[in-house]
Amino acid sequence: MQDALIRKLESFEDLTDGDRAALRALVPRVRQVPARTDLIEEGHVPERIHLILDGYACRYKVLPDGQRQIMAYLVPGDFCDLNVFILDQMDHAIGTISPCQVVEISRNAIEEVTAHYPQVTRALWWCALVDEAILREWLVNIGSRQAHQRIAHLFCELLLRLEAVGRVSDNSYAFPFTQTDIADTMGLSDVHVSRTLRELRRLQFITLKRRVLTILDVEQLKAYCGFNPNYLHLRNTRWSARRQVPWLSSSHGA
Amino acid sequence: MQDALIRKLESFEDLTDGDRAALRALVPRVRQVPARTDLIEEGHVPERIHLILDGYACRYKVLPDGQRQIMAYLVPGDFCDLNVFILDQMDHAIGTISPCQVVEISRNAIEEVTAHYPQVTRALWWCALVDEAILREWLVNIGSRQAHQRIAHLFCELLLRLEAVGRVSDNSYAFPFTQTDIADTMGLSDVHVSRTLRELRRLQFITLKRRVLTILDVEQLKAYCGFNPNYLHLRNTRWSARRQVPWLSSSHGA
DNA sequence: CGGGCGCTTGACTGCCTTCAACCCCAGTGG
DNA sequence: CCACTGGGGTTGAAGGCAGTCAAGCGCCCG
Repeated sequence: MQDALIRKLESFEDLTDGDRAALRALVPRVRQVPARTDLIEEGHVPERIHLILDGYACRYKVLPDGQRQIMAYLVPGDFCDLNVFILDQMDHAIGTISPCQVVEISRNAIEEVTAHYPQVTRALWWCALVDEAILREWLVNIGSRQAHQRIAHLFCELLLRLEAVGRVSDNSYAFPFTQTDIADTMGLSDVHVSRTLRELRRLQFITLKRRVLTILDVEQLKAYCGFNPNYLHLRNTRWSARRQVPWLSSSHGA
Repeated sequence: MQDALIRKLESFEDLTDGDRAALRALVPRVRQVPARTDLIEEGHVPERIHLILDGYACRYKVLPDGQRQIMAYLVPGDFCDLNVFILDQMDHAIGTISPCQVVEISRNAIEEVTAHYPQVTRALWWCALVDEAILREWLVNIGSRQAHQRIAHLFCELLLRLEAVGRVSDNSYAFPFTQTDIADTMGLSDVHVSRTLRELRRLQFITLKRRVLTILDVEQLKAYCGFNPNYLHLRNTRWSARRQVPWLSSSHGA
């Protein structure tokens, strides 16, 4: 259960037993945080690095007019603020969606590990780069896709990210987000999210009951929203990323 | 002219003469790239790191239906692919907007410098984190603001970023982007961009002639789109970021 | 001088928002 | 046991912001 981070890093590269032991030693005490609670506020200067062990959280900003924009979902194995070492203060807030298990890791502990385990350093850097790649894909999502595809794309992404940390079974995963959360993520109104979900259910793509999301036909849903997993840079999706190159130049065929 | 990178890094922290000399030594040969040319293609594995010395470029993806989404503007002093060290392949492309001076720096050269100049290492890391912060703000921009404010916000951001590398005079800067570029950036149609720009001109916020943008009243434009520069993490904007905290809790006043 | 690209304008359409009412259900307290 | 309450979700009607289509203009450049 606590090995979400290790599982995630191993979806990038192999770790030695020593690497794994070093990562486990990072976790001194686990803090239980209730749902709908800020872990870090905008303008704050965090002293320690926060890591989600279990539960869901999100990055968000609130505009002067009260509008909230969610910019990232944080799932088990995700860091909240690896940037602590450099930046002066948080330019956004982080809040929990569901109850979360969170650990706080001191700068020193991280520096200690990275100094002795280069594989781990690479893997942490990989985390930061994948976070950025996800951000870019979200920009594409909001900027270029319609509401239906936008939400379908989110469901596909969460499926893969949660699979990488062992939180998926039978194409189902916990989905504690409200429709208002989705709306604030996708730049839509909650009313429209409701209608869109109804449509996705009607098309037999998903079921969403009691905060559990089930994707009924993964390949069909991916095709529906044009999902290309290459931006997640997972080992087991690299081949499929290459396989998908042809459809970029599909006009050549036939 | 070639010191865009150094000027930019110094907007984050002071560099010693040694730091500056090491950075200048990084630049072996400058390549001139015409406008509207790909520097790096999606799926490619770049061997060297690309740095923009002069001109404008952008990160973008093209969806299967031909829709292009621009995810970042690269201005003098910006790196294209600091991630070379980690990721397997590019998940997006980078193309020039205007003619560009570009240098390619080998992995070894960067590793050499970062090994000996810790300040430089910090500064490069800062670059990566600011790029990510800009991406988050763009997500807010597309997700939460209307067309007018979106475009105004872009103009404000470019003003500050270009100021940091000495490319602004009298609140004017080079603006080689077409309206179609802006449209693909903002998730709008080019027709609507045209109408929006007309409105921004009518409101006396900007003039845009012969590819030169002039902001007529910076403070008014910032207020119009709710621009908060804290996400750029520039030294000389930190105070103003703190000054702006009050409007987050403006409901307390009066 | 022709051609093409970038830009503009008008008319029409449509995706999505807003407003408002209502339902369902879990938690709470009398 | 049941009334109360509030958050989350659903539905309908009306309207607006922005997209699409199409035509035309101005200008650079071969």
